[in-house]
Amino acid sequence: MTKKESLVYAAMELFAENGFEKTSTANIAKRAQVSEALIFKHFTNKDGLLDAVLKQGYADVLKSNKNMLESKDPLSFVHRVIELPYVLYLKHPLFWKMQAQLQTHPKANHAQEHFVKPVKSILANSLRNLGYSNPDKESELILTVVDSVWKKLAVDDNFNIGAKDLIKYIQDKYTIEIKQENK
Amino acid sequence: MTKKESLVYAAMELFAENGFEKTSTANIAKRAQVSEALIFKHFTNKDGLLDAVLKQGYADVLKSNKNMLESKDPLSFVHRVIELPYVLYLKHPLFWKMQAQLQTHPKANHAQEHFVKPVKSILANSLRNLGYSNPDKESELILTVVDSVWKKLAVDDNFNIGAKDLIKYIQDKYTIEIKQENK
Amino acid sequence: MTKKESLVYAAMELFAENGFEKTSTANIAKRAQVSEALIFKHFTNKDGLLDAVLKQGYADVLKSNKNMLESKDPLSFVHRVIELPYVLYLKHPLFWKMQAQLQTHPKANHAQEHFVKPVKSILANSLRNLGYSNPDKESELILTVVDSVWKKLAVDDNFNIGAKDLIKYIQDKYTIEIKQENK
Amino acid sequence: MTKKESLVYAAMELFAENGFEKTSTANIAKRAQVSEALIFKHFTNKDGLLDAVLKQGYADVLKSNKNMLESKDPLSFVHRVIELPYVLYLKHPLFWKMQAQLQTHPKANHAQEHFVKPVKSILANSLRNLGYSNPDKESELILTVVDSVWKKLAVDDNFNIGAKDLIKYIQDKYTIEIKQENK
DNA sequence: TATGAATGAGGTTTCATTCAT
DNA sequence: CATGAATGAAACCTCATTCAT
Repeated sequence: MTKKESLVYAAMELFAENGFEKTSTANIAKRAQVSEALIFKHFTNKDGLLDAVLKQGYADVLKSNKNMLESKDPLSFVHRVIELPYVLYLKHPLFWKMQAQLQTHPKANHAQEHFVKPVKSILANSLRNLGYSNPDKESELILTVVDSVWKKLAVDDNFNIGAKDLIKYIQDKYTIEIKQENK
Repeated sequence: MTKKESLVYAAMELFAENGFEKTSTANIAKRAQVSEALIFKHFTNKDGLLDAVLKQGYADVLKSNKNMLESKDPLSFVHRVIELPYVLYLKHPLFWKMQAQLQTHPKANHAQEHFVKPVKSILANSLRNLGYSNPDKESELILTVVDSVWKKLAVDDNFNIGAKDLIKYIQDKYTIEIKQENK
Repeated sequence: MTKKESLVYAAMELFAENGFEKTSTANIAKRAQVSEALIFKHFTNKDGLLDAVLKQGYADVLKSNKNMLESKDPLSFVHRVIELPYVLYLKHPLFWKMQAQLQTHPKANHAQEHFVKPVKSILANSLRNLGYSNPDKESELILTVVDSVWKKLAVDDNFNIGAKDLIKYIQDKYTIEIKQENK
Repeated sequence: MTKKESLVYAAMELFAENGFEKTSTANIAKRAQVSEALIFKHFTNKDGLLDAVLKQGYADVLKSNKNMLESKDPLSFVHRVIELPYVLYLKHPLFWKMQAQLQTHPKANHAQEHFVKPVKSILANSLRNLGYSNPDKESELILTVVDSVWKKLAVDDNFNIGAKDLIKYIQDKYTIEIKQENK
């Protein structure tokens, strides 16, 4: 790992633990075992480092989750969407913890842009095919749940314990509901 | 309004706008039109001010929402819970924006404690009475949605537009679902 | 002397000795026997301190040199102008040394504005009355000399030795020249 | 142009624009389109680069102005001296702008040494031959004007406009004065 | 109660310089 | 000869907090 990468991952860890504001560049450099000045050589300023951390984080997440939403039938697509936050979180907990910390930072709230928005219309279509009379609202409801789940996972370690069961419960609920819609 | 109160509400505004870390005591004093030193006379330190702000916020919220969850039948209790975040947010948006900002601050995440936890078992009981086979999980699901809704309201102004409709949609969904459970 | 004033004069000394860029705020605070942070409380930033130093300097100079250019006849006005840099420098050497150091700083080159420009047209008029055929150019020449003299005084200690004689020589030269013009 | 030369001229430009202290080695390297490290290979340190810049500058100036003060009769020598700063400045404005910026830098103030001092005694002699009763002081006066002119040219673009006329005026003044001295 | 003056500790950033390649 | 990577020291500035009045 190059020193530049060390800095990115050290920053990701610390931003995840303590948030952006409470993490000093001195601390990041220390954790990366690198001089503080190197941060500014590579990333211009602290915000530039944040950009790099976010970019790296998204790249990592996307790399390991290509095609994860592909599925033949609409029902299994709905299932995929419901388990999405759980699956993503387990693979890159650090990145999502950081995202939760950065929730209000102007630069950071692109999780919505990257993961939620693109899914919204596809999900609505699937739900329409599955017979839902108000697929847009139903889609919005599901995504609200999804959005809540990864944030709770990131913030509350207790939530993790029952999270898998909850996901399963929601998936099953939709399986049943959909059967009834189609009757 | 006393100077002490001015400080509390000035702090609430600024914490809501910019978060705790990015708000300086100098700024709070300026907005309250009061000397910076007064913060420390009244609240010992910045954290003490935060305590006071939270206390005041909860007091305000509770004062205007007494008995808001009381209801005769289980179904209308479920409806009350679902609309809870919307109703609370509209009355005290500043406080909930601040809560969203403070999400990771150790002192602040008592919204759960104060509003969600006490509801959980009652909600589960209501759902049991309404014929749900897994009332605990269903309760958890509803509260997950509820938790997401107020945070989205606080953070995303676009969400506010359709929020009322979404709430209505969810309430209706449970009305129908419950009828079917009881058939 | 208040701490604020201490800072202004400490800064004036150090700017005079080493220039603006080579003087650190830490150093100024040390010389003023005051905390570095106080600079920023009182003057916002280093440039603000420079503003204050210049303002103070001009105030001091003007205070002790009111009406110094008043004179009944044109010839003695010319004499006053010629000796102006010498007289001013002797009273506030520090300020003029600082001005010499700041020559290229955008904020600082107001010596021209404050002392030279206002004199130019009056001097030209006096010279016209004294029979000069090209009073504007002659005025410009005299002011060029004047401008050079204070800068040399400020920068070169050797120049100080003969400066008084040089001033006298120039004054006498104009006395003679003017007699001839008027013949 | 070799990379070394690129560095020298890039530095001269930037020192002229912003002064020595406000010019960073990083900036110089960028303008020269060369690596920063090369500065230290070639010139040991930033001061070494300044030395090289000065040396180069003087060499350039001297090269294009050999024998410029040679003249058969004393009067035209006086004329040459008076126009010296104007002539020199027009050929190498960058170098003289830099000299003005460096006025207080210990290394830089050798313009006096190189150009003014050697002229002083010759000028005094010429003036003696021309009948001046106090040739040393008159020489000093002329050199004071000369010293002022190049600095004003370097610092104030407005001065440039009328500079040529002013020079002419001064030359003519001495022509007339000298005639009268010799009557 | 209320304030203006003051500060120590720490934050981000800049800079000249070194070194391995 | 030339560079990219790296750094220690120091620069300017911010901040929560203290204290005398």
